[in-house]
Amino acid sequence: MLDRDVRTWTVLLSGSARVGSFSEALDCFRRMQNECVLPNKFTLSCVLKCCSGLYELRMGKGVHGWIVTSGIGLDVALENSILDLYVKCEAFDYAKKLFELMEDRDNVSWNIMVGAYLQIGEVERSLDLFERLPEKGVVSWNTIVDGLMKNGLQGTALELLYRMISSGHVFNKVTFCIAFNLASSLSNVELGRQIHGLVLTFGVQDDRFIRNSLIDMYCKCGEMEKAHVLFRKISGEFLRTRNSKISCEAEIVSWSSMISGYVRNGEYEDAFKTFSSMVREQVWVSKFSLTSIVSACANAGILELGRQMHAYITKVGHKVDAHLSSSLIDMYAKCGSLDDAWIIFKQTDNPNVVQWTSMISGCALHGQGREAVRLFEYMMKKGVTPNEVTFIGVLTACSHAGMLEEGCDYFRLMEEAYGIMPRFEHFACMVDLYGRAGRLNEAKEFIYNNRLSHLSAVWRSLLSSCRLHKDFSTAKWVSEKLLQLEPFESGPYILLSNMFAAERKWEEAAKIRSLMQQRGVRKHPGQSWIQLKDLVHTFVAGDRSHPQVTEIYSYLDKLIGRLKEIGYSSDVEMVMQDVEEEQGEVLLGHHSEKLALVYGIISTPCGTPIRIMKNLRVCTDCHTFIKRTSQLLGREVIVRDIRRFHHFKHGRCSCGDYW
DNA sequence: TGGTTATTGG
Repeated sequence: MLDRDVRTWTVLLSGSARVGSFSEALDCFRRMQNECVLPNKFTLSCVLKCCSGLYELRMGKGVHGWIVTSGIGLDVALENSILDLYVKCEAFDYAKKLFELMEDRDNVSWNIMVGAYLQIGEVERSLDLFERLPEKGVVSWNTIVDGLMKNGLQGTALELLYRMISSGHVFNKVTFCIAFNLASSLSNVELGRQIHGLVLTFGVQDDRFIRNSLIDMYCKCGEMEKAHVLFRKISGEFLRTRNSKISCEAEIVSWSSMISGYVRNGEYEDAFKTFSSMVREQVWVSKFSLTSIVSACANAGILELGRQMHAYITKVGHKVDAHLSSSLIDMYAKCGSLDDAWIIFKQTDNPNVVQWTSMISGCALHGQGREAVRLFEYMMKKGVTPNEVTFIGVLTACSHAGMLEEGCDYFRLMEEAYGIMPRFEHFACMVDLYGRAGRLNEAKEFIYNNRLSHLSAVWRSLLSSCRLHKDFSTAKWVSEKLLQLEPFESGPYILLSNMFAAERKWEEAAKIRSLMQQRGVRKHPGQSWIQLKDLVHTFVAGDRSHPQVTEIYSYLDKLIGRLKEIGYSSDVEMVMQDVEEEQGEVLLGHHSEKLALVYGIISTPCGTPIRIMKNLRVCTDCHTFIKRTSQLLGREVIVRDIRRFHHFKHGRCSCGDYW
């Protein structure tokens, strides 16, 4: 078959390119050259497209050079293909030069450059270019709106979208996708609904891209029911068209969107259910879905399921990429197994900023502040630029480890060296840092100096510090502030009334309680849960609903008795904490974490570590109780509360009683 | 030439 002509080759080559087999297409091209068959312009534009798809800059440059010397003649279309290749391969200098040298530039050339400047964050230049565009087509508008959004300029993007409409440009399918994205990144479900209306008016509701963008928009705006209705509507159609590759791809995307939507909205149960249906219906489980589901395991704190998902990733044959590895690191850390997080982290070749941040935050979560800081320093030495999330991790680490000076240094470094403006979360970390270190006045000053006094979260943090350092009067002052700021949160009421009670000011205590009742404020129920085999057992304070209730309580009583023999006594400091509500004296010793702990002890063999999750902070009494139990029974107990991990071993806790 | 799903923190 030596006499294949250029047309035969081109059919072969473009066929491979069309189905995305770029390497095969380029192989074809090489064989064609070996056989000394001269390519035509169409062949060349296909080849260039494949090069940019594979980020094959070197080969692309070679082809460019060959075109120039071969005398085949450059036309605008071919030059645009080269321009696009340079932009996709991030060879912006080449792209700029080529654009300057081009004799004929059409709309496409301009659009590519507008997109190029947006890609490298030179927004002003791209806007300038856009305004100078001789003729603005739909693609130009789409490019600028999309690029502005990706540069975080949602407001400007929206303005341009409105300008596009008012100047009489008609949306195409791509515009709809971009507009839905814009609505979700603005969390503007009303805008989303309006665009949904337009989709129906235009009759493009069956386009797969548009449908998926629509579902995704509702997911990201928190409207899961609406998303689910749309999803159900189309899933039947997917079943009928399973034989088409395009349909399969679209279906995979829509499942991923639903799963990530449930996870994003904290509806883990639904996320797991959707994932199971996806497997049952034999839909290809993509990395996207797995990343989300691993993150669900992380947040729900279900280590065993997380492990199963990790095994599943391997079984399906997915390579653990940057997204998967960072969510796995995060999952193991949040589920209490920092060792496993380290294993994944160490397997990573060149960790990116997210992977570093996951590991740093993981150390912080487990109270290993020094380790977190060491990692952070090492990361910077490696030339990886930290982002705002990394700093949240580092500041939290400093705060939990009582590293005041280091924390202050990093807070300065953030803005001075990296130009990251502190956000609310960073300020909150600082208040926590000062407070935990016992600098309550400095914390207060920090709040006022940075105009944070309207934010209840920073006062809540200060309140915890008052408790930690037993500063009764400041605590009372802060509680009153909180009571004004969030009159419908139960915490401050309970704290205040407890504090009055401790001072034996019964009338005032009762007044606060009745005010709380009048306003209809309800306390968040404290919950603890423990996973044994495949079951998650959940407990609330004084819970009597568990089938083994008698056994649990009788063991608990026995345990309390034995602990008292070695010096344990109920801690009275808990009046200064926002913990579970107690109603009677009997309940005092029956906080949910104690019940979960006892259930763990009686259900597992001696020596097995016990892992407990809790939706509030551990109270001082329970903390002491668990410490003593770990000593008495020689059991390791790992508790994840709402803020961090506590590793109890030999009568001590990893938090050093500083939490 | 442009468009859909994922990770750290909220």
